[in-house]
Amino acid sequence: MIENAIFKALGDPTRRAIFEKLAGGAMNASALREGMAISQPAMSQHLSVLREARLVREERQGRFVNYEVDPEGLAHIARWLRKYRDYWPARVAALKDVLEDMDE
Amino acid sequence: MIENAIFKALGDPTRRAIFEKLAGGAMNASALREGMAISQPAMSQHLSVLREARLVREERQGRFVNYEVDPEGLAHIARWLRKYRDYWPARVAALKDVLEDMDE
DNA sequence: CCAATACATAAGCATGAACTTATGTGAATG
DNA sequence: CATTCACATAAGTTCATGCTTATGTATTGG
Repeated sequence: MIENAIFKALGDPTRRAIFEKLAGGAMNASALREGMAISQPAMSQHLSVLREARLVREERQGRFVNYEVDPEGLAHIARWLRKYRDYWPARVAALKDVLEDMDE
Repeated sequence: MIENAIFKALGDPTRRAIFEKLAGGAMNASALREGMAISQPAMSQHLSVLREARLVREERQGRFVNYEVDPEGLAHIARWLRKYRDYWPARVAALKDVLEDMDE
């Protein structure tokens, strides 16, 4: 049940901050730490949680590990959200039709 | 930071099941328990968490309390998701334009 | 009113999650 | 090829979370 991993991962404000930072552009773990008052192991653990939720993916580049947003996690949230489109407020109702076209 | 409450609330599978059940139609806490192997206090506590996340809202009706999906929580998720639309997979890309029309 | 019903709250306990310090691993650099 | 650098993993601690049993509160029917 990937939704569990996804929502749990996003339930932590530090991890959401990390994710948001990565959404601004891929970077390695050290760069992510800059200005974030977080220890190196803590960052590594957070990235591990985000990776298992498929919100983030890694790519080793020499002795750096580059992290970037993984669309898979976001797609899962979109699919979960779609299930409850009947309850979306009117302002967002226009989304309905488009969401219905989403295959898979 | 309501996102914290929302994602934490959805990080529990029992609460997602409760939410899904309510999405099928409003009902009271006793009706929600049916077929769910969950104690009455546990249900009450879960509903409290969902309510504080604005995923669910209540309305007292006599000695029953009717629960229903609160669109506010879902709207928050949609707004959060919109921030990362650049990373959505191509299949969902059509959503972009519509989401951009979402005011607020 | 008084008992029963529907639900909320309190308190305690067991597990999990997020941090810490310490150490391991894999790659480049001198 | 040994040291340094970037990161991961291990182990321990503290606090949060989800459950339990027990009790409180609001509403209604007899």
